[in-house]
Amino acid sequence: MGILIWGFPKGFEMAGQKFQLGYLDFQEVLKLCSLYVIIKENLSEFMKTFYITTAIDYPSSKPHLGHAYEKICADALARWHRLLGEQVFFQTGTDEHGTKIQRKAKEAGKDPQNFVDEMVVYFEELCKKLDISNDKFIRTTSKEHVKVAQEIFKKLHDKGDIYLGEYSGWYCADCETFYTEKDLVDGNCPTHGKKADWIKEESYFFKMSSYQKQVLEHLEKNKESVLPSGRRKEIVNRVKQGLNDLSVSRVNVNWGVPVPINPKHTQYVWMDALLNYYSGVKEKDLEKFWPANVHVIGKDILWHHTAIWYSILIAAGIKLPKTVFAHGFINTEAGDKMSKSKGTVIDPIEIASGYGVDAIRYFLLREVPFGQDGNFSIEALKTRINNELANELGNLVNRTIVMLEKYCGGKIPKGETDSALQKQLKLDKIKDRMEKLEMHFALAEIFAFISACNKFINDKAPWKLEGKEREKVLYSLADSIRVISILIAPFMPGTSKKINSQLSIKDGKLADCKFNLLKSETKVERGEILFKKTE
RNA sequence: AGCGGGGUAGGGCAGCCAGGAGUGCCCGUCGGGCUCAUAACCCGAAGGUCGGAGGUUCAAAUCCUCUCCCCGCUACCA
Repeated sequence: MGILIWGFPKGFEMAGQKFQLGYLDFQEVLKLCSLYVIIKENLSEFMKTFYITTAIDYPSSKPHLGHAYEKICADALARWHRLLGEQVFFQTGTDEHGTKIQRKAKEAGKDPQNFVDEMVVYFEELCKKLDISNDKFIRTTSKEHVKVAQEIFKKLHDKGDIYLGEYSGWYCADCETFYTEKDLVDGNCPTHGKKADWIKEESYFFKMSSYQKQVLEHLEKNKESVLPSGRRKEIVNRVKQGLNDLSVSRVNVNWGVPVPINPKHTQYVWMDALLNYYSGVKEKDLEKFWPANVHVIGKDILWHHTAIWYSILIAAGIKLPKTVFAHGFINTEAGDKMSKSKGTVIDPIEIASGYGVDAIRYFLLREVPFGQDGNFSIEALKTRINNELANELGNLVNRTIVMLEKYCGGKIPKGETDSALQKQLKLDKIKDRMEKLEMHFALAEIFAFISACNKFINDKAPWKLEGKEREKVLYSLADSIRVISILIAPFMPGTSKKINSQLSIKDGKLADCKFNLLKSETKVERGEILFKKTE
């Protein structure tokens, strides 16, 4: 019995298996069947999409460490999912409308568009500097976004979910801004010190109150809708207290998306900004990415990303994102909020230039449990660089490469990776941690393996060994470093590349985190030291 | 006031949701080993009444109640 293979005159090769033209014997049919399974599995991985976003930044002033942190976290997740072989779309960007921008531009003597055009450069620069692998940088002033924002506004209006009403509040004519009662200082405008007026103006309202039940239901039913879990409980409690209708347009703000049905109004910034997640993939070939898998946001804007965003989406008949992840804040060494007036604001660009991009990425991802607040200090950063990056990881790579050069002529020897060492890599745990978005733990687990490798060297003392015994130890190490390089790639992409180039290998996928895949005879070349110590 | 987070060795943390000998990590201190390596690496030791008081339990850092400190948030502002 056999199967005739058509269309491959010279036979073909797949996944390392060779098939000749002609009839296949039973063995070969079995091989083909197993290949089919492999292809099918990989295909489903390949078809899997993963859409991740950061919140879009408000470019009223230059980016600080908090902006950097959010992008780094989202980037690591995006890279991890690419490593899994999924189709990833990663979006970040800027939220460029609103009174504050309008005012800042006026102060700078610029028109708002020029002002944001200049400011946005800093944010794009930040992405580059930090090795952020975003597929798109969206700007809410882009035509594409404005179009979608208006479409949704109109859709909700036509449906009857947006109605014309009256908005009232404390208004300062000089600022052309509304203030809440607590913003006022003795009833005066905080910036001008002049008396604020209680005025009423026309405004469109979104019937958010109608969606309370559905929003609540979604939050309660879907355990992963908001993470970490504590945040979900928090938001459930708040939603239970009730949703009010939301003012979604302003007549006194002209720097915004014009309300399509009434150009006297502009859309309220959140009615504009939130829609970026959807508008970003509202073009051909990208629509498959909706709904988003994760919105990575700061804990301060969780309300907007659940109550408001969910209501809008439900009203518009659009699927809800799977997870909104609220990360914490980076505070000062003393645990206080960074503040401009106290001069405690950290410039991420400066830190990255001074200590290295991967060092700052590693520090933030490892030091701060994802979802909680964390403290930043140069001291703590240095400690981690010197100990974990230089001594443990950098030195492991260095001592291994040096031994390969010294004892094996700069080539990977033949051998098999020590089975006891293999067991020290807890790949399932790492995967599990990443799945749960516990990146700090995933990193700890990866570094536990790095430690195991260092211990392995001490225990085996390859400098005392000879011949095959020594080769086996060195092969084990090189092979392990190859795996380590893959695993750290999402967190420290630059370092991973450096290691790979020393081993003369290509970037791997997570599927390559198996042992004994390193080919012997591969040339090994000592490169620059991965992490220099800082005093 | 309400809601939330935190109080664990000299310092910094994890562990708590799904209870099981104070279990772990980093820095620091002390002692030892190694010499391939970025004066790196490995092993060991000292050091804690897990903020306090009750309770549930065979068993509590972990669950419940009360209490004392510290820090945020209170939205329709960006």
